[in-house]
Amino acid sequence: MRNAEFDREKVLRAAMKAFMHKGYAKTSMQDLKKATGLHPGSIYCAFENKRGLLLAALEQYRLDRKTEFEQFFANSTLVLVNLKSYLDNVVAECISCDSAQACLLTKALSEIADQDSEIQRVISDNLSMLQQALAEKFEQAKVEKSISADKDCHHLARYFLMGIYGLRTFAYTHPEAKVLEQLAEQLYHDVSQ
Amino acid sequence: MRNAEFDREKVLRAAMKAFMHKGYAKTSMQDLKKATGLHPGSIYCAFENKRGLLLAALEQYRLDRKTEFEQFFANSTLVLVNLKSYLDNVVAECISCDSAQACLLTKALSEIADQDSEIQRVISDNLSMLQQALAEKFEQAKVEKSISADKDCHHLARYFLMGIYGLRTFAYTHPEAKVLEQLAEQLYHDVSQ
DNA sequence: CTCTATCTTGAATGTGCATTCAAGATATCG
DNA sequence: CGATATCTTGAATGCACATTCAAGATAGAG
Repeated sequence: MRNAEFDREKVLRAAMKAFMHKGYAKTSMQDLKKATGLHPGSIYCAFENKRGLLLAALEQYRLDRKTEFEQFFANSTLVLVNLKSYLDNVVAECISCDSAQACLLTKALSEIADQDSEIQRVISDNLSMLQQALAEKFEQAKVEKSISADKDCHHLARYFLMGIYGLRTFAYTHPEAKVLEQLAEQLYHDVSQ
Repeated sequence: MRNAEFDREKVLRAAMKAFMHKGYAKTSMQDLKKATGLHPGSIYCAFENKRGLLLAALEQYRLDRKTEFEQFFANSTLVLVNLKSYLDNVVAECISCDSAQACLLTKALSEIADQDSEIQRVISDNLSMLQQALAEKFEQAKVEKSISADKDCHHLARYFLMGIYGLRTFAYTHPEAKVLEQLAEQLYHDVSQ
């Protein structure tokens, strides 16, 4: 007889931001209330508890990143060129560092995966999907003759993803554009050569 | 008129392990008491507070890793060969994953650096020293004619370190020996070619 | 316009935590 | 062996937090 008033996606994106900024443990319900505009009771009603909110935020993150990823390849340019754009975007995120720009997945992974196997699985699946998507792009690059036919696309995808993880961690200590761009350049070179 | 009874290094290594395992926030004084064998009062007397214990543990970690690093190069083999051994050791650590084997530095970095600029600085300095040490090894490899003279050794060191960060994060989701070894192999190839 | 099912609100609850501190223990010195 | 400075102990303190819940508000049905 009455509908919820809040916009679920907006709430989840606000929660994401809060979790990325302070980490899961240090983000209090107070913080989440401020970030989402939802009172504790509403959060508990909609998401069961703080952990439930994180799980929902992780799922929204996955959807948002999937959309973002696909947009980078939604044109007729060579797939490798788009891949480089995608990588440049990661670097740009690292530089703009509110430090809230860290990847929610890796942040959550290092903080809580050890303690909570369900969250561990959700995050791992999430990252595996990205890896799979990358592998498909490399396959396409093979079809386009951008990379040689004897390459192992799954290996390339893993290496590329490893590079992105490393880039993000590196940016914590050296958020200088020039250095990060140089690293990204070499990473791109090493997967496309 | 009376000396402290505990072994400072042992206590710090126990604290390290605890912090690596659960993260800083989730490691309670209770946990630290269990891990170190020290009662709260003694911890506060020796290290001021929980944060002081982390800082002390970070310093001990730096010393331990420095020693470990130097041992890998304490022979007359070609420096690049030793570098590969060092990398293989990182992989081995990742595989043996108690999941307490994550690097204390990157774990602490992602958890608390944003919130505490002193700890941020300590960790950054710590990682910069490793980067510097790696750069010197690449310089030596140049002297040994293992790599070409026109390489930028600092860039190689940064790229190598980035790879190690990435490898460690990757291992959270894929702790399979074969995959990690393959990634390490390519990383080594890309910095030594 | 009324009634009711549902949503919103935020104060109250209980728990777990970092930190303190005073009493007890003990090594060292004279 | 006694005196004392220092260390050890762990219960007590107070605070911050996640979670609950009952009272208040409001949309929609009739």
